[in-house]
Formats: sequence, structure tokens, C-alpha cells
Amino acid sequence: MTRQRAQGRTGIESRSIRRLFREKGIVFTTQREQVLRAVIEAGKHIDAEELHRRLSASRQRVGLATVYRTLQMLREHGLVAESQFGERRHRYEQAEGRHHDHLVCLACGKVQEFEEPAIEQLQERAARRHGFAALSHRLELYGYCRACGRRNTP
Amino acid sequence: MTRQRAQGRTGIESRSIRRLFREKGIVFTTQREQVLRAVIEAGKHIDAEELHRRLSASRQRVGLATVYRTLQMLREHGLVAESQFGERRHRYEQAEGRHHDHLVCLACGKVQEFEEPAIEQLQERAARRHGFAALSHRLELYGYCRACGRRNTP
DNA sequence: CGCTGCCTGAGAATGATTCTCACTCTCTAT
DNA sequence: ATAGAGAGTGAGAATCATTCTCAGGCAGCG
Ligand SMILES: [Mn+2]
Ligand SMILES: [Mn+2]
Ligand SMILES: [Zn+2]
Ligand SMILES: [Zn+2]
Repeated sequence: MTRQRAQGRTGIESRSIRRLFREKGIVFTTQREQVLRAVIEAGKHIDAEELHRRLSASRQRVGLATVYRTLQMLREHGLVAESQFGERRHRYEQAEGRHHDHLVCLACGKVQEFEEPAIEQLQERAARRHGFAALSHRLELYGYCRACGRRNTP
Repeated sequence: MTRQRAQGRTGIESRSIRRLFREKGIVFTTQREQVLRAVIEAGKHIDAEELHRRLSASRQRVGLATVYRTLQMLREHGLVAESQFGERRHRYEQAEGRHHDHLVCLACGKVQEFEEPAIEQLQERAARRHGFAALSHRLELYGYCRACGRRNTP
């Protein structure tokens, strides 16, 4: 079995995921490695079904139940972030260092990311005012992206 | 059939809902009236199933499908607001004039409302910066309420 | 009062996610 | 390396909130 030599731009090698899992106390399995790798390569906001489809096509086959289980586990370990965007299914992305929120276009479905540190601060302040200890949050703005806004209200 | 005389504290009478519907171009039916009335009386964050149960118990029976259809319709007309709070089912509340966001306790499930006009402004600004025309948003903070926070981290 | 067309309700259908359980694999300790 | 214990996997069934279907019922308008 010829093994691909260079993994390419992601730079994430099997050994490093193995190490990552060990550090986090996560049992290593090829399925888990493949799921995490696929999430990272997918880029942004992929759903479980699509992830499963891509894995079945290009890599080792991984059961859909395992995809779900693994995503949940990775989320609990802070390696993956889950969002919903007003659809029925959840979407996943790699949880990188920086937190961000989302602008969801109601016309074309595009999801744009943004950061606004001042909002995060005010959230924290608002929470404290109510004696609430915030661990996480979700902020989504729904409306029309630049392209769709121009099309609808010229 | 003896009819209840005074509707009590809500102050919303049949005639006024009829008028409200007419003004909005909504066809009046007793089912729709009952659903809206039940949402208002429920107070906060009730789900469709519970609404259906209460209607079946105390008022006229309304089919579950009709409850869902009506909630969706009322939402489109801005009379009802929908949220999700990380659960599977949606929750509904009367859409009153003032907008608010939510603090969701991960321990006891309590949902507290808060307003922070400065956040709303910053959201608008962030959206504009990306050429995005925001129509609505959802902001939820997840963590521990005062009572649960004290219990867990004394 | 009598159409016309929207509204309703019971049950079936849908669809994303979770569960089940027999089997397999990882990890750790020999 | 090897074996045993326990955690992970996968196919399919189950769950369950929500939507769909369609036959029968009302609302609104003349
Ligand atoms: Mn994102
Ligand atoms: Mn609320
Ligand atoms: Zn768009
Ligand atoms: Zn609490």
C-alpha cells in the first residue's frame, strides 16, 4: 500500500494528532483521527452527514454514528466548535484559538465570521450584572450579505 | 354553555385579538386565537408540545399540527419570538416591543433575560463593517446562574 | 344564505441525532 | 511481545420534534 508522502498545507501529521489525543487523555483510534482531520481540511461549517460522505469517499470508511460520537467528544475537549445557523442540522468547525461570531445570509446561506472584542466584554459585564457566570455564548446576526443586499434593495 | 365573564389580568379580549388579526391581514379562527392567548398567558419560553397540552386541558382542543402552523405564522407576523437554548425543541414567547437576549443556566435550565443596548449598537456596527444588513440576531450566554454558580464554586 | 378557498386535525412521513449490542481494537500491565 | 479488561465501532433500529397529507370544515365576502 503506497503511502502519501507529504500531507500538504495542513501540516498536521498522524504523529501529532496521536500526541494531541494522548495529552488530552483521548483514546486514539484511526476513526477519530480521520474525523478530526476531515473537520480541519473541510475548513468551515461542515455538517456531520457531509463529513461522513467525504470520509467514505476519500479516506477510510467511518460509521455515521461514530462521526456523531466523535464530533461530540471533540467538542467536549474544545477541539471542535458546533453552531446551528437556523437550520435543522448542526455544523462543525475546528475550534482554533480565537473565538468568533457569525453573520448568516438569509438569501444565499453564506456564513461570514467576525470578531468584536468590545461585544465580548459587554457580554461579560451584562452577565456579571445578573450574577451569571458565563462559560460560552453564541451570537449570530441574520440578514443579507453584501451581494444579496445589493440585489434585493438597490 | 356558561361563558367566563372576566378574562382577568391579561386584559386581552377576543374582540381585540380579532381586530389585531384583521389589521395584520390574518384570517381569524378560534384555534389561532387560543394559541396566541395561550402563548401570552404562559409567560415565557414555552414549547409547542406544552402549549398543546395546556390548550387540550383547559380550553378548546387544538391539533398539534395547528399549534406548529400557528406559531410559525405568528412568528412571521412578529407576534411571537422563537428561541432554542441548546435543546432540541424550540421555545416561544410573546414578541413584545422591547428586544432582549438570554442567559441560559447549564445546571438548572433557568433562562434569564437581559438587555444591553450597547451590544446591539456594536452588533450593528460590526455588521456594517462587513457590508451586512442585519435583520435580526440571537445572543445567548451559557453558564451558571447565581444559585447554581454558588452551589458549584463556593 | 352560499360559494370559494383557506384552515384544521389525525396520522403518516421526515430527518437529524442517538441508542443498541455484538464485535473489534487500544492500552496497560505482565 | 502478549493477553485481558475495557473502551470504541458500525449497522440498523429507535427517538422525537417538526412537517406533510388530504379529506372535511369554517371564515369571509358578496
Ligand atoms: Mn465559524
Ligand atoms: Mn425571552
Ligand atoms: Zn447572501
Ligand atoms: Zn441555574
